Amino acid sequence: MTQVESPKLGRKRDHSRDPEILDAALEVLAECGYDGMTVEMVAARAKAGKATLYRRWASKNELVIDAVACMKRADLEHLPDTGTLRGDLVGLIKPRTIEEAEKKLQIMAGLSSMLSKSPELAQAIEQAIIRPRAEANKTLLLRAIERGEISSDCDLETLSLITPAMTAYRVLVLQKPVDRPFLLSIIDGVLLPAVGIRMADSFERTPAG
Amino acid sequence: MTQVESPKLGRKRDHSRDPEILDAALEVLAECGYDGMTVEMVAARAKAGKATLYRRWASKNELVIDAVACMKRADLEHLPDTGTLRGDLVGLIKPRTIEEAEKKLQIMAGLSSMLSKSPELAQAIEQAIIRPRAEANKTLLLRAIERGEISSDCDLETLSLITPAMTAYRVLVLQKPVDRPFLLSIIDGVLLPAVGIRMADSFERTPAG
DNA sequence: TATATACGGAACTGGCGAGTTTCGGATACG
DNA sequence: CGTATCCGAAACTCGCCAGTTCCGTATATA
Repeated sequence: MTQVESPKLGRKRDHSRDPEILDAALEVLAECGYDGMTVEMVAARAKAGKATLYRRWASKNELVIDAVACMKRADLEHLPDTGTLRGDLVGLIKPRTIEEAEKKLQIMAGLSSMLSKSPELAQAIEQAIIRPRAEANKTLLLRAIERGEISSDCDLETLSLITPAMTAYRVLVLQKPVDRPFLLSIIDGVLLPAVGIRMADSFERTPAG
Repeated sequence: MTQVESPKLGRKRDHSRDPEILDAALEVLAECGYDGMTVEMVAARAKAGKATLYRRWASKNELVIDAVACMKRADLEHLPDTGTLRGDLVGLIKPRTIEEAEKKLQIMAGLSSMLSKSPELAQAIEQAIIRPRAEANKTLLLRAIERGEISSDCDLETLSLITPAMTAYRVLVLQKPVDRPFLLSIIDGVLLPAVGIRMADSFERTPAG
C-alpha cells in the first residue's frame, strides 16, 4: 500500500562501524552485565552517538542479541590431533583459548538474568558460546572411540559437558580463575579416569588439593 | 556520648514476621533476579508495607543478603549411609532435594550479576548454597575411601564439584530440568567410572543419549 | 488512659536510564 | 550546488524504582 521507502539519496550508513560498536557492547556486557550496561556506555566506548546506535538497532535488547550472535567463534576451528585423547585435550589448553573462554563466560554471567526473559537471546548464546565448546569435546571423544582408545559405551553427551560445566561453575559461581592446573585436574582427575584411561605416570602432575 | 536509644515504650516490632518477609524475598528473587526484584514486590507478597521492610533492613541489598543467609539448609543434614558409594549417591536423589536445589540455583542465577558488586552477598551465597552441596559429596567420597571402596588417590576436591557444577550448568545455562535420569547419568557415566567403579550391570539403566 | 512506637497503605522525592529529538557538520547523490 | 541522510554530541521526555514521609489504626508500657 504505502510505498516502502528505499533510501537512495543522502549519505549512506557507514556499516564498517558495526563491528566496533558490537565489540564495545560485548566489553561492557562482560564488565557490567545486561542490567548494568547502558546504551550510553556502549556508545561512549565505541566513540559513537546514542542516536547512531538506535538508527541501527531498534532497542538495547536487539543490540545485545546481535552482539552475541556476531561474536567471533575464534579457536576451536581446527582442533588438535595428537593421536591420543589426553594429548588432544591438553592441546586445547592454550592461553588464547582460556582467555577467550573466560570472557565468553563473563558475558554469559551478565546475560543469565535475561535467559528466561528473551528466548532469542538465549538461542544466540546457545549457538555462539555453549554449543561450540561441547561439540569440540565430543569430536575429540569420537576420534578416541574410532581409534579404539576408549570404549564406545561411553556417555559422550554427558562426558563432553564436564569441562564446559566445571569451567562455567568455577568462573561464575566460585569466582576463581581458569588456569592450567585446574583444567589438568579435570582431564586427569575426571575425564580420563571416567573413560577408563589410567595414567601410568604423568610428567605433568596435577596438584592434590 | 549521645545516649543510645533503647526503645522500651510503644508497640514492639513483630519479629515473627521476619521469616515470611525473607521467604517472600527469596521467591521474588528466584522469579525476577536481583535487578528485576523490587522492594514493593516483596512487601506485597508478604502482605506488608514497604516502610515495614525499611524499618528492619537498611536497604534492598541488606534485605537480600539476609534472605540468602537465612535460607533453610534443608536436607543434606543427615546423609544416606547405604554401605556403597553408589547407594549413597543415588540416595541423595529425592524429589525434595531436587526441588530445593533447583530453587537455590534459580536464586543463584538471579544473584549472579551481583557477585562481583557485593562481596558480602557473594559470601552469603557461598555459605548457604554452594558449600553445603560440595561438602555432602565430599563426605560420601571420604566414607567410600575409608571403606576401601575407592582409592585414596582420588581428587576429592574436583570430584565433589562435578555434580554441583553439572547441575548448575544444566539449570542456568542449558535451561533443562534436573531429573532422575540426568543425575543417574552423572553418577553412572562420570563419577563412578572416574573413581574406578565399574558396574557389572545395573538394574536401573542410564539412557544412552 | 496517655504516650510512644509498630503496623499496612499510599503519596511523595530524587536519580537513573531507555529511547527521542535537535544541533552543527560531513557526505553521497542528482 | 541542493538536498536527503548520515555522523557525534548533547538536551530532552518519560517511566520506574529505591528510599522517605505521612496517614489512620493497633498495641504495649507507664
